[in-house]
Amino acid sequence: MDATTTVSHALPLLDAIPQGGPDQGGPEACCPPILGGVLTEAQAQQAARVFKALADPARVRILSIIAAAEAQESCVCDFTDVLDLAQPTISHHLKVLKDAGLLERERRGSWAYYRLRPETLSVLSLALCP
Amino acid sequence: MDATTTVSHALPLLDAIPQGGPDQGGPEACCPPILGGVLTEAQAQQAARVFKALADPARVRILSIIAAAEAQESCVCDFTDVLDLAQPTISHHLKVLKDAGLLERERRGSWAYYRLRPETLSVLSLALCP
DNA sequence: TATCTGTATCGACGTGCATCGATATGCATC
DNA sequence: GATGCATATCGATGCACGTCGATACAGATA
Repeated sequence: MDATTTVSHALPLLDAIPQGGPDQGGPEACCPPILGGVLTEAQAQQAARVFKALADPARVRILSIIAAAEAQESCVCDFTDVLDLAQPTISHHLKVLKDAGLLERERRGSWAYYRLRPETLSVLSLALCP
Repeated sequence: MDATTTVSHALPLLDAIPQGGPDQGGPEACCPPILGGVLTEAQAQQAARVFKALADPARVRILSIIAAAEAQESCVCDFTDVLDLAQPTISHHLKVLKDAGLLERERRGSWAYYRLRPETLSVLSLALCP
């Protein structure tokens, strides 16, 4: 909803965290964000928002299911079998993951296919590198 | 509480996630866990437990404060100034982080010093590597 | 247009969690 | 032992969130 910066394709974490200012520059710099300096309240809030999306077993499994799919994508019906949750609940979890920038959605016909967003996962991964 | 395996120094995530079975073996293997296969319910629960510990702005800031400290450790009083939360609340957050395996505690006199546990952070970081 | 299927939204319910004041514990000093 | 300080635990409160049934929406087919 809020376009704080000009970049950030619905990737709040990217501008939430000081992950590579002009003083960084290294292409393979491994340890930018959370452990790279005291975060402000706002930065911590946006980082926590992404982690909150991961803070549910169903959502973690959803990510693993997509990653394990050979086409790197899954439709909603693929989750209902494994997760034994009601369809509205799964749809809710998918929305949470999408809003956090962890998933992207593509409609093909009546089906909705979800894919991982590797950029967000990379940022998160780097954010925790000690 | 539950000693599921014989290893795991209070690091639930380590045995929560299939992060390097005998078929892995690479010393710099980058992408083992969450995105390396469909997680079971139990694995997802333990992974989500660690992410839940990170799903609060105050706790994220606590980690960043410790990481930014020159001695790589901070006592409780260091947080009370920055976070403007009551002391019991901060103590609660520290307990959550410690129980998740993200922090370790050492008492020196009347003070309690908290340090990061890089092992857990590494496992988490690798767990998200796409 | 009517109908069917897959997916998303709505509204409500119950649980979990962040927060804080009051209080307890641990440690040092007197 | 008594006092003082730093930290941890307890109990209560208010809000956020996971869950699901009912329902709405979107796309395909006839």
